[in-house]
Amino acid sequence: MGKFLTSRSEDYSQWYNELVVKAGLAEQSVVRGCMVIKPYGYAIWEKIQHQLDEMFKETGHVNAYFPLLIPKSFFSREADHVEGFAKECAVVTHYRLKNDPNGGGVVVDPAAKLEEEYIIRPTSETIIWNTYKNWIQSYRDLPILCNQWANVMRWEMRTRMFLRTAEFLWQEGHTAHATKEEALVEANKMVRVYADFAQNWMAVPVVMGAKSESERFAGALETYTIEALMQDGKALQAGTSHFLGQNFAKAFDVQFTNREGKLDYVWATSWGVSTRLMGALIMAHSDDNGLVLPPKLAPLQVVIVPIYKGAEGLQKISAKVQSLVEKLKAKGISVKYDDRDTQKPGWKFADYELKGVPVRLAMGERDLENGTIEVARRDTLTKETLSFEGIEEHVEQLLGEIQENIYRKALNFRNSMITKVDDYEEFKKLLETKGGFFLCHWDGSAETEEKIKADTKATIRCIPFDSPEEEGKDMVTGRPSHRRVLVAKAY
RNA sequence: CGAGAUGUAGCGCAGUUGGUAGCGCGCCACGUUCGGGACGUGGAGGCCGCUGGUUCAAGUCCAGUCAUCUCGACCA
Repeated sequence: MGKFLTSRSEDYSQWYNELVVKAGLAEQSVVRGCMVIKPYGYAIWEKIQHQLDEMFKETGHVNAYFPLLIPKSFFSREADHVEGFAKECAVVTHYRLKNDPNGGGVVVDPAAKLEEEYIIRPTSETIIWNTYKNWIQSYRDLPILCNQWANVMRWEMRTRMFLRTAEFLWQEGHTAHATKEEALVEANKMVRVYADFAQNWMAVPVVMGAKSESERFAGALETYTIEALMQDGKALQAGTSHFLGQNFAKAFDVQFTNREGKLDYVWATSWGVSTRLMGALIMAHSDDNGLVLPPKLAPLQVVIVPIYKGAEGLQKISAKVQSLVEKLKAKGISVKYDDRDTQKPGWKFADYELKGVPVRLAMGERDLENGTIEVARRDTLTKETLSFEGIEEHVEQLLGEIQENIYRKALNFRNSMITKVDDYEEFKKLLETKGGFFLCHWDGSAETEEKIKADTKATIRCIPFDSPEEEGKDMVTGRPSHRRVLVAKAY
């Protein structure tokens, strides 16, 4: 089998970049820090979008859209929020261009300077809360459960396709509630929706938990996260859900009359996942032959490749294959019969492997004679020749099996990369030699967290929801701890 | 913004002490091929990042400038 990619073990970053480009997912744009998501990459994103949308609607949410530009003054309202976001933003200062009096091009018209600058949204809390203020007067107006699919921009210093780009696509849910309890339930519910999606659709196992105070979202009282582990042993924060308390309501003066007839500030949550999920999908499953897509999210689940000599040969195969295409489509399976005569079978095999198509069927003259078809699965790279009759049943079942197998494989890997450690020196050593997730005792102080980060670049990814009560000693300070937290180097 | 590196064909790169602009992949045509990225022959494709300087002569030397990448600070 030919290798067209750098090996994962040689240089993980280079392998990742090559894969993204060669699989036709995305490429670097001429615009600094931005990428072009190509049709194949976007098709996967659409599948992700579609499924998440279903799940949001099942949990009572509706979609809306808010402006891209946010008045600068909005960012001064919430002190913590401005601390976290005001810095690396793109700013709109003018509204008109004019022809350059000295040359052929255009220049910014200095006369068109804006009175108040606009910020290109790095996230929409501020504009949304400014709007919600007008929507909410009474407890009868609550809850508000809106989601927005949008692009946002953060002027990141260093970028990586899908994982960190200056502009990225995401969804952001913003909810308003009458009580603290209800908001907490919402924030909890949504992180579980994300975990459900990651595991059952993306086939990526995740650890759910709460962020430590210093890792929290700017302006949040509580941040819940799902943390996935990539094949190079680094963690990836794949989704977050925030309990915002009354911070934004107070900053934007969103008050309502409650059941008792008293004025109160509303309780808020926000939650989001981004095109970073694509990065997670790529880095969780792919091998040296390319992408491996879970069938549930593969834009193309089955490809059929004819192997033939001459036009009559192709015609005979096409006639036979046509019925199979219909049967698979009738089962709701997305299938493509690739009868292009511009590429050879070997080339197509390699290309569909690179693109991660879960099942490949190959039909040649030999199969025509024997009444068989070759079935190859992407996850194991194995193939077998089976009877053509009833093959659609087998394919349908195989897709389910591949979905499960990919998850099981990722889960086994992830579990093998969780290490319980109690000694700081041992932790530092294993972090370098093995990597992955570490379960450690932590005294809960920001100083200890900071020291770990400064010493090793590893951070506390979360305090897992399912971490059992357990007495122990902080591995750095020796002070008492009541449960273990998840520590790792992260993207 | 600190430290380092790189800009030459669509992509990846070579180009020595200055002397006719090169290689691999890809692309186009024709032929043989077609069960794992085929092979042969021919062909197209260049402001050598940009500006200035030295020189008979600059991809090469000098100065400036712009851009990109890697490592920090920042991060879904």
